[in-house]
Amino acid sequence: MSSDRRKPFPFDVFEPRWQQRWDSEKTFRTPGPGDADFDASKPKYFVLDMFPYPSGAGLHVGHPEGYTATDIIARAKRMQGHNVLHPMGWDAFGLPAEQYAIKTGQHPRVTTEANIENFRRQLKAIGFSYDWDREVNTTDPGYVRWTQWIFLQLYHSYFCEETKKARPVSDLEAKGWTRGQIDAVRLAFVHEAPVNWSPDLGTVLANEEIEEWKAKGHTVERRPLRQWMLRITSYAERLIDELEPLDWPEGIKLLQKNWIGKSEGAEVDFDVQGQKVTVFTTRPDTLFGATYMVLAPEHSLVAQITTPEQKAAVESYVTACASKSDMDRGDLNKDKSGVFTGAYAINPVNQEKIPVWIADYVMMGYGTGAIMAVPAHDERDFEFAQKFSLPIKAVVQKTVARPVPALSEQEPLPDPLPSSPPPKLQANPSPPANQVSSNQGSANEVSASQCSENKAGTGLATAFCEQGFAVNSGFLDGLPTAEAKAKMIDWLEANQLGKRRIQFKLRDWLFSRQRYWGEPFPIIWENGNHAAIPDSELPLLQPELEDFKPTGDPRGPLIKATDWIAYSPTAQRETNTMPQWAGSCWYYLRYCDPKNSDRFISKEAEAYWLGGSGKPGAVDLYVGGTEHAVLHLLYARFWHKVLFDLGHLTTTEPFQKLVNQGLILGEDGQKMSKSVGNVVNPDDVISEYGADSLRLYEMFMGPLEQVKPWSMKGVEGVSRFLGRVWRSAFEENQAGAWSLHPKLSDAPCTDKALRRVVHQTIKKVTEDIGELSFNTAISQMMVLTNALTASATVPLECLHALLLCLNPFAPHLTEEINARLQENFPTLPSGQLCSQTWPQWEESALVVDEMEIVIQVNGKLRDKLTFPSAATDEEIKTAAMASARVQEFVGTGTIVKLISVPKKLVNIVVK
RNA sequence: GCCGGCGUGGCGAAAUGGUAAACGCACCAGACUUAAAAUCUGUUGAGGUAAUUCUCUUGUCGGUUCGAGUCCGACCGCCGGCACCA
Repeated sequence: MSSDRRKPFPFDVFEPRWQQRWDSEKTFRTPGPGDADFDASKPKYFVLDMFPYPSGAGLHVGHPEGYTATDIIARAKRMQGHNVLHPMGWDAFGLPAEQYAIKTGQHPRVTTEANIENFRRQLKAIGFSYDWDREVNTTDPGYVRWTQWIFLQLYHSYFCEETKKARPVSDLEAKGWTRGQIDAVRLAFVHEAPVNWSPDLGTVLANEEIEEWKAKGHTVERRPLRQWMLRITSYAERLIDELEPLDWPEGIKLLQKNWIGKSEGAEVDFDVQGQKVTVFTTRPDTLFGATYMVLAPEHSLVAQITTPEQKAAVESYVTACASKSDMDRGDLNKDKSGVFTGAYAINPVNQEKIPVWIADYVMMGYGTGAIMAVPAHDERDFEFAQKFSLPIKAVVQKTVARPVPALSEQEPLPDPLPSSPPPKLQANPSPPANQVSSNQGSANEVSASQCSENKAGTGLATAFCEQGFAVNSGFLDGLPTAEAKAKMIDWLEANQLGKRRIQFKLRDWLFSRQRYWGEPFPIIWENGNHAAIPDSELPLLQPELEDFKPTGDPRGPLIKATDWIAYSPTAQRETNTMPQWAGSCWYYLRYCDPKNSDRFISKEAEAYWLGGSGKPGAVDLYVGGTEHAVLHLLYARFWHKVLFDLGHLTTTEPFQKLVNQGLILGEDGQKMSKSVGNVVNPDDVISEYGADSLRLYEMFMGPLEQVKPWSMKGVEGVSRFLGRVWRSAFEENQAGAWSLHPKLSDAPCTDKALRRVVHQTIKKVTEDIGELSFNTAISQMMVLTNALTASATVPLECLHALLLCLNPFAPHLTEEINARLQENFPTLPSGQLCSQTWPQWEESALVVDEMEIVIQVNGKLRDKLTFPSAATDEEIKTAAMASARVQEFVGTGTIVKLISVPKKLVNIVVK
C-alpha cells in the first residue's frame, strides 16, 4: 500500500488528528429540544443519507459519493446558521448477515457488530460530520421495541374509507363489529394466499424483492401460505396523489406512479350458465366488441363452468399452469396458450353469446381474474383470437363516420335489452379465422379493415388500441372514446350490470419472513386467533438459538425454540419475523430522538426536526441510490402516512427533497464488481491521497446524479489542487518542514481583480452548494486558487474566504491551514472554520470597470471591443459600426437591424 | 413492446436562447535541477492559409429565431425501469 510518492501535503499526519478531535470533542453533536444547549431560535435542517447495510465487504466508493454530498450540505448549513440534523446508522437485520452466519457458524449479531465496527471506522476516516451520539442500529433492542410498537399500531388500525385515513379498530369495536369483521380490515392482517416462496432461502419474499434474489441465483416459486400482510393498497390513491408536492426527480415519481399503477375503468357482470362472472376493463366503451371471455386458470369458477367434454383439457391446462414458474408465465416471447371451457357467457349489452376460455395471459391477482376479450382493440386479445380463430369485431374507428348529435345529459339511457333482435348465436366455438362480424350493411358501420393499416378484405393486421369513435356499438355509436366510456358506465350502473372501478397494480405488502435475523412479530396465537402482546412486553427479542438454519418448514426456524414459543399454557408466539424493510421504514424518525425509552420519538423532537419546515415532507434532503425507488421509498411513505393518520406525526410525507446519486463505474467503464476486479476501495484511496482528496474527487467527477467512471488520475488532479491550496499558505524547506509562506500578508487586499475572483467564488460556491452542483463549485475554487498562486502576495482575507468556502468539501486540510494561520495571525476569527460564519459576497466587489462586448454580423462573431462599464448603448453601437472588421463583413449590404444585448453583445443584421 | 434519462474535444465535463469547450485529466514544450520526480509557465477541437485570418464543429435531418448545444418535430444510438396489469 505504501508508495514512495512524496505527499503534496501532510494529510497522513493531520487528517487522523482532526478526526480524533471531532470525535473526542463531539464537535458535531446536535442538541435537540430538551437539551440544555439547544437553541430553538435557529431554523432546522435535516439532511439524511440512506443508511448502509453493513456488509462484510465494507464501504465501496459509491457510499461516500452521496455521503460527501450530504456532508457538504450539512457543514455549509451549519455555517449558515441552521441546527443541522445529520445522522448515520445501520440497517443491520437482513438475509445476507444470516446467510453468512449460517455459512460460518457465527451468530449474526457477532458478524453484524464486527461489520458495523468496520463501517464506522471507514466513515470516520472520511471525516463526515455525523452526530455519532444519534447513531441508530435497527437490531438494538431499544430500536426493535419501537419497530414492533409501530407494527402494533398498524395491527390495531383499519383504513376508514370515508376519511381515507387510518383509524384505531377500537372505533369499530365500539360500533359492535365482530372479531372476524375487524380482522378482515386491519392494516396488518393474516392472509392465506399463493406467495413467492424461495425453497433455498427458506422464506417468502415480497413481489418487489423477487428480482434481487433471483439475480443472486436463488429460486422462487408460488406456494399458498398463511402470511402477515400490510394493507398498503388502501393507501394507493394517497401514495400517488401526495407525491405531487414533493421535490423528487420526476422520473422517480413516475416510477412510483407506474408501480402503483392506477387504472380507471369498470366492472362488468356477465352471466355464465347462471353464474355471475365479473370482469374488469379499462375500455367499457368496447363492450359491444367483446367476442369471447377469458378466466385466469386459478379462477374459482373454472371447475364449475367447464363442460364435461372439455373437463380433461381444462384440468390438464390448469395443472400445467400451476407448475409453471412466474418467469415462464411472464415470458412475453412465448405464444399465447389457452383452452375452451365449453361454456358461454352472455354479453349484457347485446345478449350475444360468447365462448369462455381460460388462458394464462390473464392473471388472477389483478382485477377480477377474468376479462372480456375485445380482440379488435387489444393486442393480447388480438393475438389470442388469431391463434384460436376467434371472431374479431371492430367497434372503434379513428374518425367519425357520420355527424353525431350532441350528447345530451337528459337523453334517456336505452333499455338493457336492445329492441332489435339479438344477433344469431354462434354455436361453433371456433369460427373461421379472422372473421369480422360486422359489415352487415348499416350505413354507419365500418369494416374492421378501415381501422387498421391492413388492406381491405383480409381482416385486421393489428389491434386498434388508440382512442377514436364508437361504431357498431348501439347507443354509443359516434361517441368519442372518453364519452363512450362514461356513457357505458352510466348504462351499466343504471341497469345494475356493473359499476365504475379504479384498479391498482400495487398488491398488499407481504410482511412476514421465515428467518431468524429479523424482528419477531409481537403476536400470539390462541384458539386459532391472533392477538397482540402488551406494549409492556416489548421489545420481544428472538430467542438464542444454536441452529438458525432454515428448516424448510414455512413457520420458520423459530419453531425450534419451544420454550420461547410457549407464551402461556394456551397461547403460542408467532414464529415469523419481519422483513429487513421494517427497520428502514422509520429510522429517519428515530434519529430525532434516538434514546427515548418512552416514545418512538418525543412530540417536541418531532415538531422541531420533522415539522419545522411547513412543508409536507419531514426530512429536508434525502440522498441515496435509485435502487430504492419502489421499495424502501414506498414502504417508508406508507408507514409515515399511517403514523400521521394516527396523530403521531405532523407531516404527511417522510422526504421532502430526494436526490439520487449516480452509480460510480470502474475505471474501465464497467459496473464495479469483484469478479471483474475493477473495485476501488476507499481505504486505499485515503492512504494514498487522503480523505479530502477522496471527498473532493467524488464531488468533482461530474454532476451528482450522473453515472460516471472512476479515474485515479482524476484523484491525483484534485490532490494537486489541494496541494496548491496548502502551498498558498506554506512553503517547504530543504528538510521537508512546512513554514509560513512569505507571500502571505494580513494587509487588506488591494488587487481589485483578485478581490473580484474571491467574491465571485463566494457567490458561485454558495449558489452551487444550494443546487447540489458540487463539480462547478470546485472548478471555481480552482480558479481562485490559480489566481492566488499567480499573485505576488496572498492577502490573508482572500485565503481565509477560500478556506471557508472549501471547508465543507475538504474539512481536514482547511482546518489545518486555518489552525496554523491562527497561531501567526491573531486577527483571524477564532475557533474552527466549521463553527465560523459562512462568507458573504459583496456585489460591489463583482462590478467591473471595463466590459468586453462581442460584435456579431449576422450572428457570427466578428470583433470584440472593450468599453468602460458606464458606456451607453448608443456609444457601443456607434463603435461597433465603426469597427474595421465589421465594415469588412457588412460590405455593401444594407443593415436591416441592430440587436444589442446589454453588457454582452451587438448583432448587426445585414442583407 | 411501453415508460423514463442521456448523446458536446483523446477522456471527466462547463455553458440564464447571446464569444461552444470554463475547470480537471492526458499530451507536448519551456523554466528550475548535474539529472529525475515534484513544482511553476505555456500550447493543444478539425481543416485550409504566408497570415494577426477564414471555413467547419455539440448523434442525424428539418423547423422557430437577428442568433440554437440550449426551444419544437422526426429519426438514430446508448443507459435505466416496467413487463401479458385487460
